[in-house]
Amino acid sequence: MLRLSKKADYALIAMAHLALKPGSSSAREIAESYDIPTELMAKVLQRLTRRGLLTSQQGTRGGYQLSRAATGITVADVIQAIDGPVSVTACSAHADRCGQFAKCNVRDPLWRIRELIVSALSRTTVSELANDNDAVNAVRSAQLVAVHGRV
Amino acid sequence: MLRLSKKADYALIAMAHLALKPGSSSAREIAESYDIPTELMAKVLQRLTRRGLLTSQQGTRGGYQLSRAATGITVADVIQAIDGPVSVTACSAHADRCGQFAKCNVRDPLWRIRELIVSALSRTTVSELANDNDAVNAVRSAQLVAVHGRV
DNA sequence: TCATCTCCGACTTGACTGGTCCTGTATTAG
DNA sequence: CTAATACAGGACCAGTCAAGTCGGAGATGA
Ligand code: SF4
Ligand code: SF4
Repeated sequence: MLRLSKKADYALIAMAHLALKPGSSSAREIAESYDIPTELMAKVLQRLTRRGLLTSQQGTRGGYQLSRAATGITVADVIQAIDGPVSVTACSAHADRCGQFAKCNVRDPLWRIRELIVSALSRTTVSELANDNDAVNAVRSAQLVAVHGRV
Repeated sequence: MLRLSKKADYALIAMAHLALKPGSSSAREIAESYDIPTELMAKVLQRLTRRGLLTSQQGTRGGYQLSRAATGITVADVIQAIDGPVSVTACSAHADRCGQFAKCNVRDPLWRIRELIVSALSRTTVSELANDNDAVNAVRSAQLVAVHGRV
């Protein structure tokens, strides 16, 4: 199903949230804004911090904020920070994970498809996430029709 | 991690195999060619048949073959036949699967990314899978070095 | 000092996937 | 006719992994 993990989903929500609020926000604040389990959101933010996408401030007035400009952070960065490298096939990451790698006839083509997906994810920045959402909300009704029409 | 299921992987292998062999091949024959559990491969082929990508012939001389030209079947077709619709987020498929859908701020941008991925998968056909592999096999040694060097 | 907040690893649980097994049906070689 | 072969499809099991929880340590400001 090619689904991305819920944690990555939460991470993107948080990043988009922080992109719109220059001041720092606490884990609890973000979690409650979107009905996300507080503890889980905290853990996600921690991991994003460790990967260098966020900076944290401890203590009573603490919180998180983006470590760089939102335009410099891509969706791929966020996803990989949470879920690890994007591996479409079992062989992408560690070759020994698949018993077919010797006889496999689709290994390299699939590897190329992985590259396509990664580049697609790298093309969207966090800032676009936030702005895109704003634009969508502004003309929500019209947009929805157009989007669904494309299906 | 955006990984596709092993069954889908096997399905692609089988499709590529059948694309090179115009005559019908049995489930066992394909399974043994690539060290895939026979029963599992059989089930995958059955599902592909039910979705109309393959035609089956029962009996002693039976087997499977592509129902249309390999150039008319995309990787997206195969994956969706096995794993169901590509849903990057929980809300892609059934909107009620996610408690955040009301307040979510990345719903629509992510939906657009999903479209990008699907179109990437739809751009590669089964015939390209097979041919791509042929080319790779021809210059296998050189290719392998290049691929691993890029990692 | 002390309350409050973040940080971080360990843990539990529940869904899901890969894989197996078993029964039934169609086709054909002999 | 019969036996062997191959597809069809459901039930079932086990290992894995993600989602979510808990408890403690450390930092900070009042
Ligand atoms: S080697 Fe082939 S079968 Fe194994 S994970 Fe890679 S693409 Fe899939
Ligand atoms: S609504 Fe938002 S949080 Fe829920 S699955 Fe969709 S994108 Fe993710």
